[in-house]
Formats: sequence, C-alpha cells, structure tokens
Amino acid sequence: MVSIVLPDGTIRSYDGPVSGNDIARDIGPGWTKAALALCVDGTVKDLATVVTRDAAVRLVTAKDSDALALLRHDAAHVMAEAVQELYPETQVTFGPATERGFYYDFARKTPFTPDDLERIEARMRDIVDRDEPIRREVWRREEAIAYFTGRGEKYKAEWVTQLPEGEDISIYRQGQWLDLCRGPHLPSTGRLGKAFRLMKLAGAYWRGDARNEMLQRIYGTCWPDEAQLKAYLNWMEEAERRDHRRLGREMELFHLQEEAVGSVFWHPKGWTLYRTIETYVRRRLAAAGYVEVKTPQLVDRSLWEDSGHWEKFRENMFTVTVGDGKEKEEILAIKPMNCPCHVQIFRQGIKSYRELPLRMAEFGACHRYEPSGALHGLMRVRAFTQDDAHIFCTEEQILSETQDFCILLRIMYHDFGFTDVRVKFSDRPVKRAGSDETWDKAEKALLEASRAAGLEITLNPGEGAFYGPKLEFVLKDALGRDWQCGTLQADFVLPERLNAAYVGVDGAKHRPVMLHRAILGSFERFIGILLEHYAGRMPLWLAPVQIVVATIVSEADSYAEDVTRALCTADLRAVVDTRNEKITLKVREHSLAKVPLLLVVGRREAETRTVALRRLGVKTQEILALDAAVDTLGREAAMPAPG
RNA sequence: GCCGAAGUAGCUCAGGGGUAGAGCAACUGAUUCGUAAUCAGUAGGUCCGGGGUUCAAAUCCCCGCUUCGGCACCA
Repeated sequence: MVSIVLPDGTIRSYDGPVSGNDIARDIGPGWTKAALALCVDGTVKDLATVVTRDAAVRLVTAKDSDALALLRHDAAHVMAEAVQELYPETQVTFGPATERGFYYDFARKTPFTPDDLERIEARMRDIVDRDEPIRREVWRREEAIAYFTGRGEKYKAEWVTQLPEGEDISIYRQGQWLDLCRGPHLPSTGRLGKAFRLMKLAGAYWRGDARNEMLQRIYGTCWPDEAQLKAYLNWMEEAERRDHRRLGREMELFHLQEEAVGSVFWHPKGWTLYRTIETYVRRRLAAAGYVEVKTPQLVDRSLWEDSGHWEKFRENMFTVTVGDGKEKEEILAIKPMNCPCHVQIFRQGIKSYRELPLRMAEFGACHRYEPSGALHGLMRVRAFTQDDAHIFCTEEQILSETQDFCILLRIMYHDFGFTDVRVKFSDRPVKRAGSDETWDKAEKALLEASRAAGLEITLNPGEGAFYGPKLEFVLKDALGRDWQCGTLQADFVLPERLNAAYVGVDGAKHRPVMLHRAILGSFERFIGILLEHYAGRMPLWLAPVQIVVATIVSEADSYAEDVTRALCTADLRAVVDTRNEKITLKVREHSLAKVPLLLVVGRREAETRTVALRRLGVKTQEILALDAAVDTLGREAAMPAPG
C-alpha cells in the first residue's frame, strides 16, 4: 500500500509502487501531456520514477519554476547529442543548466565556428522532432569505465572513477546516444520544445582548473516558450544598449586607449560625475565619524613583505626600481591597496583605548596588474580608486562597528537607487595567514556582528581574504544583475604583522582589530554600474549636466545667458545652447545626451522672465517664473545629505 | 594568463590582390524657426603595428599589440 499526498491535499492510495506516469494518467488525461517530472518530498526526479513508499508528490509542469532547470539541462544533452552526431571525434564532458540557459563543454581538436553553431542548432531541432524517449539506467562502475574508455571518452571515464562509493552511476539514454548524468531529465526529447538558441562559443578549463586543458564551451539559452525566449533576447539587447562603455563614449564621459591599458581617461563630464560621487561619499563618511587621510603611491617593498602582500600578490603588483642597478638598487611598489599605509599612520605616537574606534578613510588610488583577459571597461581596470577605510577597534567594538557600517551602507546604496542588497559571508581560504585560533575568533566575531546587524547571510565557503573573513554586499541593478560592491573584512592578522598596538584600560599593550571596509568598492566600477543601472539617465543630483537652457530665437540669447547664470549661481550644473538651430533639433540632441532638464526660452519667456521646463522623457512643458524655477530645481537637484 | 573572434573616417559598417567607400557625426554657408533630425556645400584615412610573399597588399602569410565573448584570477 502506497499513499501519496498531492499539493492540493488530496491523498491517493495505490496497491503497490507507482510511477509518476501512472500518477499523471490517474489524475487526468491533461496531466499525461503536461507532466515533465515528478517532485517527491521536495526532490525533482524523472517522471518514470517509481514511488515505493508514502510521500508528498507533485507533478512538475512547464509552468513550475523547477521545470526551467530541467528543460535547460535537457537542452544541454540534446546539444551534446547533436554535436556528436555531426562531429563524432568530439568528446563530451559536462553540460549543466545555468541561470539563463545552459552550456556544454566539449573536447575537440578543431575549434567550433559560428557556422557550426547553426548546424548544431538545426540538428538539435531534428532531435526534438525525433522525440527520442529518455531513459535512466544504473550501471556498475567498471562497466561504465570500460564503456567510456572504449569510446575514447577519457573525461567521462575519469569522472566515473572519481564518483564517490555508493553513489548510483546513472546513465541517461536518448535514441542512439547516452551520457553519464545525475539527472533528472524530461521523458523525451520532444518535450524540450524549440524555444532555445545557441548563443556563443568560449573556452573553459576542464573542471574549472587553469592547470587543466582547455575545452570548448557552447553556450545556449532555453525557455519554456517562444515568447519567453524573445523576452530574454530583448533583455540581452537592452543590456547591450546600456553597456557603460558605449554610454561612456556617447555621453562623453571617459575613454580608454592602448597606451594606458586598464586606466581611465576621464573627460570633463565624466570627471564631474566622479567628483559629485566623491563629494557625496566624503560627506557621508565625515558624518559617520571617519577621518580622511592620504598615503603614498610608492612604498618600499619591505612594507609589502611585512604585510604579507609581497608573498601572495607580487606578480600582480606594479614595481619601480630605483638606484644604480648595483648595490644601491631598491624596489618600490605602486600601492595595490591602502591598509599597510593606514597602519603606519596608526602607529605614529602611542594610541590609547580612548581613541578607538579610529575610522580612517582614504580615497586611495591603487594600481594592480590585473591579468589581461580580466580587463573590462570600467568594471575591471588596473588603476582605480577605492572608497576605502580601516576601522581600528577592540574586539568588543566589532559588533557595534559592523552594525553602524551596515546602516551607513544601506543609506548610501539607497541614495544611489539600489534597494535590493544581499550579503555573503566568506570564511577562511586554503592559503591564509594567521593561526586557526585567530581565524576561529575572527569568523565568530564577524558572524555574531552580522547577526546583530540583522543581516540575512548566504555562506561563501573558502572565499575570504588571506588575512580574514569577509562580508560581501551584492546589489541588484535595474536589469536584475548582481554586482558585488561593498565589503567588510575582520582582520586580526595585519595589526600583528605590522605591529599596531594601543594601550588598554589596564595600562598594557593590546592589538587592535582592523575592519577593512568599502561601500562602492572602486569609483570606476561603481560609475560603470550606475551607468548601466540608469541606462545613462542619471538622477538629477548625479547628472554631469543637469540643465540645458535652449533658445528658440537669437533675440532670447541674452535672457538665456541670464537664466544660466542664475542657475549656476544656485550651484546647478547648467549650460546654455544659443546655437542657431531649430528647437526641435536642440530638444532631440539634449534628450539623446540624457540631460535631465531642458529650459526652453523664446520671445515669450524673455518678455515675461519665465522658462518652459521640459523633463527628460516627458513630452509636456511647465511654464515657471525664473526665480521659482531656480528655487525648485535647486532643491530638487540637491545631493542627498547626512542628517 | 588560456581558448576563440575582431581591428578600415569621430561612430556604425561595406570593400577580400590593381586609384579607399556609405550613412550618421564634424566643419562652412544660408535659414530666426515654439518642444525628438532645415537646406546646401566642404573636409576627413599610417585600412592596429612590424616583417614577409608579389610587378602590385586594406586584401595572402608570419610575429606582436589592443579590443570583444568566455574561462581562470580578483588583497
């Protein structure tokens, strides 16, 4: 006797074991067609799975969110089948579902070409039309190894060898083709549908390890229906339109060029944006009790040796050699980070516990020799400036400092228009400095502090910095993409290595704890994120040019100049456009330039000392008296301020 | 760094051994106009760099650089 509970609460009883297919048939004819898989006690399984004991059971259909992964995983298999039919010399390796599609990694001597992608996609459609039944089999380990070795599938054979004892070696067979796979899968290839598209070719290391050989990865996307596929492709196009590199050029914000790879040439408008953000951060930090410092760009190698960075990151540091090339030669590093320098400031004079917590901020310009393949517009550069700070405090103060930091961080993200923030907790990495006891202490302190700050945390094992565990703050942009920006790292190691100390209540010397923290991360990258988030249409307070005063006839020129002067006097960033052009052209150009406010003045406005206000994206106008306009817009454009 | 692709006017792109092309932008002139493109004209090039093959190379070959898409890395 087997009883199953369906999601609506109904209970069905069967004489003996029952398969998902049976259940579907039993519930109703529509379900035989709709059911893609079976969810037994919360785990998704093949529809053919036999339920042998009482369980909560749900039939998965295309409408369910867990169907998507199933669909995509199948798409990967169908792609692999297509590839091996077309190119039999190709070895298969792995092909999982991803957040927006799927990929499969292949081993093949000749690279795939974009033309191959078309052929493969066409063959995939054939395989869907064939509607091959997909069946799960369990093989013995030796059998599987012998089979894959015999077929020249060395990656699969290697993988089987390393599967843990006791785990089923499951093989999924579809038509003539089969693959080692954990599953689950759809009942047949026809159920996949045709809302998929192969997207791009890429290289990828076997098992994600750069020491291994490189495989060829084919990425695809796959959806339950054509409409969703179309929506995804539109989303991709939107992301392309918002690309900060494109906006940076179109909006004349910055450029990059070969002679300074990974370093930004900020143009006047881009630099205005940058400085606005800097001013904002500076005010927020000052209000939160930070002091600001500035430390050297070039620092002798010995300091980096002491801090431990030389050992771990030497390859990624820019260095400068000075001296006669013989005995007197010395090596300086262009600073890749600010923390060792901040400790030097802390070490000046004797610090008392009364001075803690000491929050030391720096808009520190850093250089890192990032691998060439990592560079990407403003998002990954070799020269950047962090909104960096180090909080020197006692162990007891970690709690309240973390709480305060989280509050500050949320306010600042909110001011920039980001409200969805997630937090990751990264604990000790394999390569690290400091004893296990120290790590125990640091991880415990940071965990407790984040709990006290009310954070919901996801664990990110082994991803901490070499000197301490970290909290990482990830924000979601308007397109739903994640960007890791903020960080808070608890460090018990650097103060020790660089010999930072304070005198406690007991009159004895103690080690302070250092909290490394940043909110934006780097200005460069954060500006890139902002541009993509807003598609270049910056909020008024951030817009490099906030207002253009545009004339209709040249008779209004001198009045337009007056208007512009009045706006600038009120600290608004305004420019005047008195070109001899039609107003339609001016409206078009300044709209395309994403200027938030346009003040149009013609004879009427000049005579009545008014302005016709047109907001970006709005087709209507408001007529305002000049004084009122300066007043309202001045208030509207104000930087979000502390207090 | 690794795999793959690309680099021609400011931008988007065509041209694939025989005189370097288009659209938009720019510039000049005319036009004084009421909310997303006024008209006419002009100018603009180390075809990424360096070698080679050839009577002749933007085009074919080799090397390098940069960029793009991924992978790996990210204090």
